Amino acid sequence: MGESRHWADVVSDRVTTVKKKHTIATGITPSGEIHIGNLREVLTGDAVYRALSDSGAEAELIYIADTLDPLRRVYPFLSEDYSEHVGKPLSAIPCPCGDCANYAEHFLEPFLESLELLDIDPVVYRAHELYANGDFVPATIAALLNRDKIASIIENVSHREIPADWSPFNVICESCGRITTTVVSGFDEAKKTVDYSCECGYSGTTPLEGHGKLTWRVDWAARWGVLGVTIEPFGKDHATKGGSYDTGTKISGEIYGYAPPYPVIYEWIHLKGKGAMSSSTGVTVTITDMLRVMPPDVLRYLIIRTKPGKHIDFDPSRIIDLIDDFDRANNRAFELSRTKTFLPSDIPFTHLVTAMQIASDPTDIDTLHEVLRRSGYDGYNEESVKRRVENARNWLSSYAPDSAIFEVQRELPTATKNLSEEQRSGLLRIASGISGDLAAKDMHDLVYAVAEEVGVSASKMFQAVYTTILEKDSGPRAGYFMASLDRDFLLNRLKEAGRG
RNA sequence: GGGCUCGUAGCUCAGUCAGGCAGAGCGGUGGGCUCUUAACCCAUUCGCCAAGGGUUCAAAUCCCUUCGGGCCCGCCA
Repeated sequence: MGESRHWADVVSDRVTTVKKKHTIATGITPSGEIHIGNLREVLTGDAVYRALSDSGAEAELIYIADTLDPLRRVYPFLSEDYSEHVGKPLSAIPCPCGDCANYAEHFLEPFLESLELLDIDPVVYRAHELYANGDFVPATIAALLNRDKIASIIENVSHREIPADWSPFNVICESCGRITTTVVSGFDEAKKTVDYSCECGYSGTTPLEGHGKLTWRVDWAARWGVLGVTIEPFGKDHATKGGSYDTGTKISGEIYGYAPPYPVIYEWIHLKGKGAMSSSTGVTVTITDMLRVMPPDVLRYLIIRTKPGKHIDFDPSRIIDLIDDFDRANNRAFELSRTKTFLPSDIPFTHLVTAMQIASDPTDIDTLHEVLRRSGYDGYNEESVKRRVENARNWLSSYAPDSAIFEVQRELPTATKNLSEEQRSGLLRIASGISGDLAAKDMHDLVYAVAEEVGVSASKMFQAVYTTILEKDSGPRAGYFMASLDRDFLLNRLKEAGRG
């Protein structure tokens, strides 16, 4: 058995045996908020990109925003006004917030910002710009000339029926602005124009350039040749037999004389207990949400550590474990996950989550420092802690399970009324046993010792401590926990509860 | 109906392409002063590799069949 290699390196090995220069293409339709399921596409590409670069190959990562795709319907997050825009290209629809250049940009901008944080730096293309520049004109003419051949490829490979008036080119109606309601009736190769009519009643002749796009299956194949794509990650929906990769392969080979890119097929990300993420079902966790609760490196790690072919079951309540896992990791996935801004953490995230909740004033970093100092952490990286405190706070307020949440009670919890005589006297003994510089571990041992002295089980004694301070039956490891509390507060509270 | 993918320790998964002694992390367990109670350190347990068959000197790995999970084939990644 050889060393286990990371999947991205395996892909890199494979493709570099053929050639050393590669363009990895990724792309997403910005029709709604871009979630971490979408992110897998780009991150998969980025992992391959880094693997290639590390191997000394020449690699380029590109990202194409499908801005010419039509708005399919009025999504739940849109106002009813958008019904008039259904069928128009995303780049030609007003922005929902009114501040962005158009609808597509509204979702694209935050996504591109996230990419920067994630240290992913692709060459970004927007489909409507590529088409407006005329980059796709030759490919469009070739497609129109080979209309029948393409139609039969699609029919044979995908077994779907192609309507008699089908055209590989979708025109944007100059009157109503829709791309889904037009029918091409002819074209002029020399003038580079098409004739069309629209359901809205309009008909006319328009230049190819900037007035439409190739249909998806043809567009994809054309894109490979136009942009020189050699590697492309795509979702399993396109990978199915007779799907768009199959037709694309045939179209690219027979019409454009270009070999299809090496495919990297990836699976969906599921949200624990809720199924696959999808903007249309509303089951989503956005990239922005994730970057609030974890460092970008960890978000990369979540996706990169798993082979593309396996679905990822993502459970936000266990992000705490994910982060600890990342901090302990020392493998290739970890290497591929680090960003420029990576900072190692000197304090386990789990402990930070505990310490934060102990700190009397979570908004004041000094109180946290005091807690950390009392629990034996000194000389850590300030910046790293600062960032993670932010993550921990957000995680606690959005995703943390109840078992991870506690609050040091300002007043004596009423539940202490139910403590037994033995528990009470135990609490008093603990209070008097705590003196001077008693170490955390000794405080912990003290609980056991006292339990024995007063004749209750250790379990009962611990519960008494937690009830007294947290009004819960369990909590962070008791001695260490008590040691990190303000000493006067602790002693007063123990005595108070002990006296009953 | 067609196709894909996964099934390996309690959990999350490497390892399967290129057959060569079954692995890691977490958890659990034990210890770290007489000690079940979320943070530290040390040690350690754990497997009919989903099932059956085949090929082979040799199979988690290749081939066939079965079972089970998750999907894709309506331009959702």
